[in-house]
Amino acid sequence: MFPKLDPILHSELRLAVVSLLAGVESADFTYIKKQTGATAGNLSVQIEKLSTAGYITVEKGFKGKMPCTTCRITDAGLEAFRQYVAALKEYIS
Amino acid sequence: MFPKLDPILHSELRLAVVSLLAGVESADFTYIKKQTGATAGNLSVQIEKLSTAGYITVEKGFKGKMPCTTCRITDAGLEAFRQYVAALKEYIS
DNA sequence: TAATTTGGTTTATAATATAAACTTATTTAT
DNA sequence: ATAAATAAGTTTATATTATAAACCAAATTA
Repeated sequence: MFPKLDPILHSELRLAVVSLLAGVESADFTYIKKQTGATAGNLSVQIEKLSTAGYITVEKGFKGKMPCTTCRITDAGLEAFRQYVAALKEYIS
Repeated sequence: MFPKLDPILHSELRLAVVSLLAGVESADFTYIKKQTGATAGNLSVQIEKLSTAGYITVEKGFKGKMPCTTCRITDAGLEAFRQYVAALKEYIS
């Protein structure tokens, strides 16, 4: 009746990050930070978790001389997000 | 952009309980336990939290000689649920 | 060259979720 | 009548999480 909710996605900040990444080709750390209003520390930890789960890829490079971390959602991440949304609908409808 | 999600409701089991109660006049502990598949301990704790938050009322009585705990959603609980669902939609749409 | 800002990471702490253990009373079996 | 099993929970302990605070290195500005 109430399907299990993926604990990786059932987190306010991680859900926001994945939701954001689902709509764009890629986004860098600073942009995600601004859009979500998260602190850098929290965001760093949650991005690491999403990456470990295989839901996003993280690429460290430079924009000019400044370090720049670029995130992208993976196919697995998109699929997990899709399933999470479907499961959630059982709860809220 | 990403509204804050009510932490009382952003919990798998509490959300299931409130979702269930939103659709019925009342439900007792045992019934909720069966429908959600939760352990009694976990359910007891989460029901207490929902009650403390004013989202549900808890009435202890007897059904025959057996103790029976009956739960009901409050107006505040319904409103919080409604708002939570609205906020969530910003994340998943 | 000193102070500040940028772009993060690591570490510590507080809150949460969850299950395991326990309690009290009832019902069923012997 | 008494022992064992079940019902209906609660309390307590533990493991996981979320979050912020502290930190670091490099670049920019004063």
